[in-house]
Parts: sequence; C-alpha cells; structure tokens
Amino acid sequence: MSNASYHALIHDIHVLLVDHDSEGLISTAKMLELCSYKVTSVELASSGLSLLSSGHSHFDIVMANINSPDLHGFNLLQQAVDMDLPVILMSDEDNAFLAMRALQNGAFLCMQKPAKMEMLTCLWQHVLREKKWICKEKEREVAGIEIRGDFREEYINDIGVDNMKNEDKLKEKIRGEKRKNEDEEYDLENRNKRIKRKSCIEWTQQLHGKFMDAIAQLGEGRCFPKEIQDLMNVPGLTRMQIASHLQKCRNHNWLGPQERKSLPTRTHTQEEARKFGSLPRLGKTSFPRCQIEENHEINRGNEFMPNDGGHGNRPIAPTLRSHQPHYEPFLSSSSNATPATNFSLNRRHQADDFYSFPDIDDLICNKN
DNA sequence: CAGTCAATAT
DNA sequence: CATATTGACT
Repeated sequence: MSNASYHALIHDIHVLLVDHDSEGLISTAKMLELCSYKVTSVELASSGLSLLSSGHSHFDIVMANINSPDLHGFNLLQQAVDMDLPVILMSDEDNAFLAMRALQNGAFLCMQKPAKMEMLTCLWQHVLREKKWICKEKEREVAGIEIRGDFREEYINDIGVDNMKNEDKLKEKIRGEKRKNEDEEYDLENRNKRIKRKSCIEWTQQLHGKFMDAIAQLGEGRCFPKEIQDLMNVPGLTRMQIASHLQKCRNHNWLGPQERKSLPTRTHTQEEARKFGSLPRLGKTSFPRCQIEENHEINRGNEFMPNDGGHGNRPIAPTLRSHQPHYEPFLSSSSNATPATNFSLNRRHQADDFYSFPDIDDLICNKN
C-alpha cells in the first residue's frame, strides 16, 4: 500500500464510541473529532451492537466502556471481534479482572477512562496495524488450511470464549494427538493470532422462548422475520438468523438443546402445505413458559387490516412497515416463462445481517 | 425490498 | 450436528 492510501485511510477512520457515562462520551467524542476521526457515539452497548450488526455503516475501530448497564458489553465486544474490528476497552474503574476478560475475548487494548489526547491521536496506528494484521492472517488462512490439517483449525475456530465444553473436548483431542502440555502455549498463540470464529448463535430455550413470544403476538398469517425481530428485541440477532430459525421451525419441529438429547424420536409427520406467514408447528416440548395455545384471544389490541384484500398496494408511508406480501399459496402453475424482464437486479439479500454470537441470552437480562 | 423454500456451506 | 448462506422464486 502506498503512502497515499495510508494517508487517505487515516482521515477516513470511523470510530464507534460507546460509553454510558454521557459526560465522558461527549468529551471523548470531541477529542476524537479534533483528531479528525469520524465518530459515532452511543451510550449503550446494545445500541453499539445493533449498529455493528446492522451493517449499515462501516466502522474501523470500537472504543467502548464495556461496563454497560444493559450488560451487553461483552456481546458488543464479541461482535466487534467477529467483524475483525479492533476494540479498545475504556474502563472507568481499575478493574483488572474485567480487563483481563476483555483481553481474553479479543479486546485489543484496555485503558483507563479519562481518554487522553495523546492516545487518541495514535488511534489510527492501531487501526492500520490491525488491518494489516488481519489481511496477513487471511492470507495465511487461505494458504495454510490444507496443510495444517483439521485439528488445529478446529481448535482455533471452536475455542470460543464461551463454550468450555467444546474447549475441553478439543483439548482432550489435542492431547490424544500430541501429548505435550501445550495448552497454555496455544492460548498464548491464540491471543496473538486473534480468536476467529464463525459466529453461530445457540437457540437456547430462552432465546427460543422470546421467539415464540414474538410469534404468539403476531398471529397466524402475520408471522414474518422482520416483525419477529422487532418484537424479540435482541440486539445483534439478525433477520436472517430469525428467518433461518423460522424456516427450521416450520419444517421440522425444532427441539431445544435439552430435549434434543433425550428424544431422538423422529416422528416425521408429513408436512402439509403451508401458507405464508404461518406459525411454526412445534411440539409442546418446545414451548417454554409461554402458553400460547391456552387463550386464543391473543388478538388483543390487534386491529390490523383484515389481511384479505389489501392486495392493492397500500401507498402508506414507505418508511414504516406497511407491507404484507400478498402471497397466496405457493406453487402456482409456475414455469410460466417470466422472461428476462427482471433479471435487472439480481440482488443479494439485504445486508442488514451480520454475525452474532452464542449465549446471547445468558448475558441478557431484559426478559421482555 | 422482503418472505420463502430447497440446497448447500460451515 | 445445528445454523448460516445462497439462489431462485413470489
């Protein structure tokens, strides 16, 4: 990269600043702006998380007081790490333990709260260094995978912050193959090499419970990922993930992590034709607390359009949710040539989706 | 654009 | 394996 492009990069750095202490937030933001960084500041970790997850804006570095009152600090951290963004942790207290945890989970640097100008002026160096490092790593990745073999790769991918079960398993595996006490060595290595993981949320009973709650509120025929996403209000949980889960639930009966073990019973009930927006058909086992079935007067204040003939597009404000796709059944006679008419924009699914993280709900306390 | 599905990838 | 992603369709 030429000096010129470095120069360009420096002045294009977008900082996501997160701090629930609004005073500190403002002053730090001001300083950052003085350094001519682009700054977006939010107070809550969950807000930052949503910003990152939405993918609507690009960030280069995250500075966060991870001690967010909404308890999403570490979720934010993980999200940022998943997105290969360097995270600088700003702590208001002298909390070595927190700092350690953050570092373990991929934070780039921990600093004491009143941010200093000298430090901020150096931010760009961190960003650049990280970017370079990430690129290098990616190269190594494409080059080295075949050679290195599975076990190491698996280890690196699976040694998430959270799941000790896998970690233990893998450690055993490693011991089996090479009997050295390299555990710590690997940890160290991983710290430097950064933990990279294909993030994959776990649909725990809690999370699924929220899902089901949301679904209960939307009725049959109105059950769409976007609405569910809104209702669930779980920062970082994306529409795609919800859609995927929904698909899964509608197809086979989804089993929670618990009963997954207990009953390997495959009652493959034949699938009937389904309608769009339909509810998933789950076994009772998958209903956590929410008793949806009991009172079918869920339709409390729901005065929606009768779902019938709204077909003629309602030119309602486009900014708000207005639509109800008017699918009828699937499987029309199809195969009717729909010529090249609209190949025009064979677009990707909307980029509102990004990665998420496991144990979303463990750290979540806002139970509705 | 958003939902949906089957197929496929991780 | 459970989830994520994709492509084609409505």
